[in-house]
Amino acid sequence: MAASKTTSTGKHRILIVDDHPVFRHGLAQLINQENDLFVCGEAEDYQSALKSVNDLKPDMIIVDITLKDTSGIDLIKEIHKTRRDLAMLVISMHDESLYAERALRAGARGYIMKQEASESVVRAIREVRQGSIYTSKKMTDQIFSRFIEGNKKLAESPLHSLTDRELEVFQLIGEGLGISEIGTRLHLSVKTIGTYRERIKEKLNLKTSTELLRYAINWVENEKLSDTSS
Amino acid sequence: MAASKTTSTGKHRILIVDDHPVFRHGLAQLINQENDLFVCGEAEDYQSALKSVNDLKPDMIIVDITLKDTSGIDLIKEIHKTRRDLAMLVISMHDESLYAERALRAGARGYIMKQEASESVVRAIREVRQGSIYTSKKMTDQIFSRFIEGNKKLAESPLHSLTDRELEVFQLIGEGLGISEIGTRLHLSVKTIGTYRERIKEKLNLKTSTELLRYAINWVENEKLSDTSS
DNA sequence: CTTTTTTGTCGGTCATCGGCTTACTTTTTT
DNA sequence: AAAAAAGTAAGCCGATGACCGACAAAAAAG
Repeated sequence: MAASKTTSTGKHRILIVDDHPVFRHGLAQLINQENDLFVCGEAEDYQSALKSVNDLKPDMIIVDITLKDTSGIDLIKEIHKTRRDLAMLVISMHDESLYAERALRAGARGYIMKQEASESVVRAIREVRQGSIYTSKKMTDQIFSRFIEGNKKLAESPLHSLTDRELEVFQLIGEGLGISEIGTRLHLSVKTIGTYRERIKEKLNLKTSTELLRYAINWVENEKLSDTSS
Repeated sequence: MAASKTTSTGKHRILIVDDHPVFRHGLAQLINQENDLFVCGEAEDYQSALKSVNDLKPDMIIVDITLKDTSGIDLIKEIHKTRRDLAMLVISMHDESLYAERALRAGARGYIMKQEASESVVRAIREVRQGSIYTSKKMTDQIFSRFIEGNKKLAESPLHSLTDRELEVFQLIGEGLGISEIGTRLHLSVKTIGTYRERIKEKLNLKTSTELLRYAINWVENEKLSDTSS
């Protein structure tokens, strides 16, 4: 066995954290069908998840990012503090473009959507199990191109690449201001703001302005405190 | 598994419509475990769902309200036109208060959330099978009290005032789709989407489209939380 | 079983915006 | 001093936004 932690059965022990019982059941079924994987437990909220991690000592944990009480991201962060080696795979119904990066930064090693076929889910589990990072092709490309563009580390927020003005505009966009309002606010031409927006889009690898708006709004809502600019 | 032919086993034939393979698997498993129920087919989008209804002639259909392409509500409406007798149960991850009523009006006979325990799901299936209407206690109470009081102004989220179509558009806006993309998705003219957006803006008391976009994006982010305004 | 209201569906117009490109000053960096 | 990056802005053209009206079908009211 090339596995890290050998259990009595020799199987890879997996803990499922998701607040949808039927989904948990389906996932467990899927996993237990494999002869080297084994679901050692299930949890449906933050607290019981932490407890299960301690009690059951799983080799891997699969977690949904939208739990009942807290965000799965918080759970991942918390677990990552103490168990930096524990492999975590996020399985979510949300569009990855907004959450995958955060999940990875929080400590997860993979992100897959619930829409994916069962086989893909199993493949993701295996990838993560072996220490690889798993994300969809789209996400992978996005992250790579950003990585190549500069000497930025994955751990850094992409916002670090923005210039002062760009960041300023980014924040105002996130506050919901229209482009002309921003122009007025900063005493700049509308065209200038347009240029900044274009550059921001390029730096963050976002295709459309709406995507940028989503990204910005999201950032303003959640990460203002933790995700600093330089 | 078993070939889905006309099983004259006398079991209740159920069609599952959901765009999450793993969830479908779990639900099917759950249903087939019962000795009087039987999953005769699965579908993951509007078109194949309609096709399956015609081909497989199920006795009941369980449908998620958020499919890939269209809203499950539309699907229910469509099926209800031709098969008024077909029992339909909605199983959704969304907050029922916003969707349950719409689903029932559209022709469904039950609404249950994915958060519910497996046993509850089975119970709901049986209820609906026997001709009863199934909703959670909370929903039932809400509907009753509204029925008794006559008026329907009960500290509702302003989103309740949106029509089905409007809500659909609202959600897609919140997912970051552009107005033409929405048009394509719903097979409607761009102008129609524009009209809906205007009406939504009016109902939610929003002045600009950017405000609406912001509102919608934020709402989509916290699907399960209740919102308040005005 | 009509009448009225709501919902769903489009079209037109005009000003603005979005996406893409080019360009010219200041600062920084090298 | 030369080169690179940052700040500023204009032009073009197709797409979008805002506001208008319109009409058939469905639902509610009477």
